[in-house]
Amino acid sequence: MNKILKINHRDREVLQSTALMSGLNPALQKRIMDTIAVSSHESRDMLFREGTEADCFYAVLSGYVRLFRLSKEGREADIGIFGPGEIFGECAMFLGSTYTFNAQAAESVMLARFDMSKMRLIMREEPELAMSMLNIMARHLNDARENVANDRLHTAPQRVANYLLELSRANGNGASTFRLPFQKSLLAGKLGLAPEALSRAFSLLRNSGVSIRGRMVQISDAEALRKI
Amino acid sequence: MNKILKINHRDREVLQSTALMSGLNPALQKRIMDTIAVSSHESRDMLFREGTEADCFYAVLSGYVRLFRLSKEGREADIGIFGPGEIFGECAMFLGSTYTFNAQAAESVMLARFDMSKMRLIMREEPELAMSMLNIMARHLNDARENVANDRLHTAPQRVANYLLELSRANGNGASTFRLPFQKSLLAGKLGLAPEALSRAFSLLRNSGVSIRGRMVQISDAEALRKI
DNA sequence: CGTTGAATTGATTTAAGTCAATCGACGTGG
DNA sequence: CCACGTCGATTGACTTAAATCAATTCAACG
Repeated sequence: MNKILKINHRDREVLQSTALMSGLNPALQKRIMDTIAVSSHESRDMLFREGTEADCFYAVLSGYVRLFRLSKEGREADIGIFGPGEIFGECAMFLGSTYTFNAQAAESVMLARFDMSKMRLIMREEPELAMSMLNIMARHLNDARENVANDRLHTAPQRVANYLLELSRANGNGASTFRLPFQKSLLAGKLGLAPEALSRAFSLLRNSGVSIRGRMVQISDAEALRKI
Repeated sequence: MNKILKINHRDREVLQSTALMSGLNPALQKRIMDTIAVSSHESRDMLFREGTEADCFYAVLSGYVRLFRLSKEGREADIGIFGPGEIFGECAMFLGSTYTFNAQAAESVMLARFDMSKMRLIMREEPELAMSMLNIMARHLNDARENVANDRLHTAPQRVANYLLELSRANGNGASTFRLPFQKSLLAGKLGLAPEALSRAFSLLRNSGVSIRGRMVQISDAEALRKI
């Protein structure tokens, strides 16, 4: 429920690993660190809403955050999921300071909050910081476009297979057994699927050597997955 | 066919209207102008391919360019359409200098080419330029995310209706009659539809006061369109 | 005037959403 | 310790949106 907290050692580590901070010189890192507020939120708390004024952006310290758009009829579409070490909400800083999507805690989360006006000031003096922001936005842009392409080119089972392969690559260079980082319903949203469709995709992938128990995934034949 | 041309007065005007140049001071504008090469390309010419090394990005001076992803089976998905005054290919500059999508001339086009390494140098000295790049990428990011949301929340007729309303707003504050800026098949791709689906959507929208003859569109009841 | 590529229309297939029922895990309280 | 209730996941039956395939029609341009 939006408790304001002091920044601890573990948080510092996560923060320094972000694309925002990791490239910066120590003095600049410190300067930015001093502007940060840390807060914790419960699952389903709204972090910001589309159309409202944006005065800060965030880094995720722990948990997962969901960025989504609401349709007039009340249906929701996820645009991105952000986990530990990731930045979100930054792009409103360059779009007239209005959020264009909703952000919600998908589980209990800890966040670091960056004040946009302070960041703007620092950015004017420190080209390094602008570079970091450019890097973050380029990644986000690429992710979003990959998403469009994925939606338009691949079926549900293909999208799921791709995601599993990505995960297995991320988890130690092609680990054949790993854990889904979050709930299946959230994953469904991320992949643009109804939860039922994700479920069916999983059960279809069983025929290609994927076994799933709860959140644990085991891949016995990565090659088979690749050519779903 | 990639003719190299001298930059003329008309091109200069378009260039200065881009989000890249318009915010910059005249001296900086001039400095950048001096690095630019202008080229012309025929319809269907490939401008760059995904996976290849990126050494420059572009501004469109005239015509339209299509950014797309190719699937293994050879199907294509459009990720964005860029017209006069728009920038594309810039994001590869911050992603390891590799293009992640394909770009193709959708008709005959004139382009201004920006050398990435030169731009990087200038950017280091001129925070204004970094700001421009941040603005461009923020818009592109937002566009891409809007795209995802649109695809996931709206049916074909809704997407087409939205697009027409957008166009009518862009063309002189809600003009009820205007011209589609490019071919219908290209529009279909932009909206993530097969050309047949676009055609059907158009004919369905006739019932809501939209009349289409060739590329000319007339909207008689914008309100009806909004609540398709 | 004829040729070429784009757009439309119709028939069919397919992927995925929706609705509904059930199952399972987990945590709470009796 | 067990019964219950909640929430997420699964499964099945059905509906729907849109892709695909095929056949014309239409428009632009040489």
